[in-house]
Amino acid sequence: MQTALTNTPTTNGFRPYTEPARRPPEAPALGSTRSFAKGEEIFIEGGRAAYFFKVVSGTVRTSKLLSDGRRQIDAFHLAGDIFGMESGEEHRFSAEAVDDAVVIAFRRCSLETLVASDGVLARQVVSAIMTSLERAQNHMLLLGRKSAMEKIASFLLDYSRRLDDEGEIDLPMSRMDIADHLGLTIETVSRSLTQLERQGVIELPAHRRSITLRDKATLGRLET
Amino acid sequence: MQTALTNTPTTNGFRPYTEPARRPPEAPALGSTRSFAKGEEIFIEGGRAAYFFKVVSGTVRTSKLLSDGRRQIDAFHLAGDIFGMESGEEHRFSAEAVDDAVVIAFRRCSLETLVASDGVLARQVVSAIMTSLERAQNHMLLLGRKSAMEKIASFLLDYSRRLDDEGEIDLPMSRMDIADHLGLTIETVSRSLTQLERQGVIELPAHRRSITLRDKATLGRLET
DNA sequence: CGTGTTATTGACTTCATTCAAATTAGGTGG
DNA sequence: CCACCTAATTTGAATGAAGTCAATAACACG
Repeated sequence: MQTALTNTPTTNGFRPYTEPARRPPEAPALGSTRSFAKGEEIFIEGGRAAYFFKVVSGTVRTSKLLSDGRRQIDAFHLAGDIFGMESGEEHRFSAEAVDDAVVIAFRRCSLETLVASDGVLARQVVSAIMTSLERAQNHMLLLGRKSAMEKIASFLLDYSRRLDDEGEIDLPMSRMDIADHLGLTIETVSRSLTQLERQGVIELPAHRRSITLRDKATLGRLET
Repeated sequence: MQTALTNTPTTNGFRPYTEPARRPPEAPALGSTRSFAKGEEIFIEGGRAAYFFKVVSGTVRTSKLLSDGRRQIDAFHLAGDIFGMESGEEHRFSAEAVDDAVVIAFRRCSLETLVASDGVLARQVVSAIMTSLERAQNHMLLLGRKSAMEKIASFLLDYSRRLDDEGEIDLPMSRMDIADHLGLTIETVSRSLTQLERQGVIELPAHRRSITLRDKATLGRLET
């Protein structure tokens, strides 16, 4: 298994970039690794945003709740993804481990400081924010304008693309998680998947946590 | 499909940003002001992202389309808002003037360059991206989990908050725009507004483009 | 005033939800 | 390994919220 710093070679970027060959020995803001068990809470909506995070392994969900318990999962974060950045002092989401997950926690600092710092991580973080924004914008189109089947097809293809697999997706999240991500109910998620299976577009092996995409072309047609 | 470059803004060449000899690096993109008539296109989805924009006056909508014409308006941009930032070379949205609008166009540069430039605009832009992200995240909760009436109530309160008015909102956009922003149909938008009026929560003056919020407390209760 | 556009209202339909029940998966301890 | 238990998922039937289709009504402006 690879470590999160695979593509973050030497410095963390919180100070002006100096000398790549020399690793700062004290490293005050270098992130610390933390592990979370399946279902465990990483931070909570409204809590103080002392850190932001980068996924090393496993899957993390970030979500918002309405007062009556309705939930919207804005994103699933996979290895390499950065989540939990805030412009204010508070987290505007909750984050939980979907399966056993390992993350690196970085001490949060203001956007101002970050942009000024001009380091590797600074650029990574700005780029991560932009990626989050792009995903969010695509997801708004999905949530606002796609049918249940289109949502499921989009989700499967998108997830497959992110995992860069060969059509064999391991889905660590429950139907409830998928439903709360796509703005559906678990029953509708289940029915849509069953229907895709009957049509031979996907395969649902015995243990329901993995899915094989048999016919991506048809899925692509269903996506819109 | 549409050809991307048909209506790109009119000034000359599109080469990637290279420092013109005379322009100091601190102010790489002092923008040029442009006016757009109601309904006019500012840029188009898939078009080359040569500029990003800041609203001076009026209202701009940014939207994405599905192949069959379904549309999602991700945001309305008011005076002071920045829109049209992209991490890639292409616009992933269309932008049009909702009413007569004046914007400043800034020559686009890469996020890398921007962060490195460490200027006032850089910080403004990063902050604007973060604001867009936060709005998008709230909007996902609305689109995925709120009822029609809750969507309308949220929209009215949010818009009122952004305009910082005293409950007298001027809505420059059509019912179609509102519907495409909230993931509804024009009929449902109309019915919801009528119902709120019957309940005495809002007032719809004769010319349907302004709304008076009579009872924000009740609206707040309807919001979730 | 007409005329085209936008908004409202009504009747009906539909897709997704809700409620309910059956089935399956996964863990625990014998 | 198996029996048992609980939680997750699937399936079925009925309902409902929002959509569609269609017909006014109200503006906007030459």
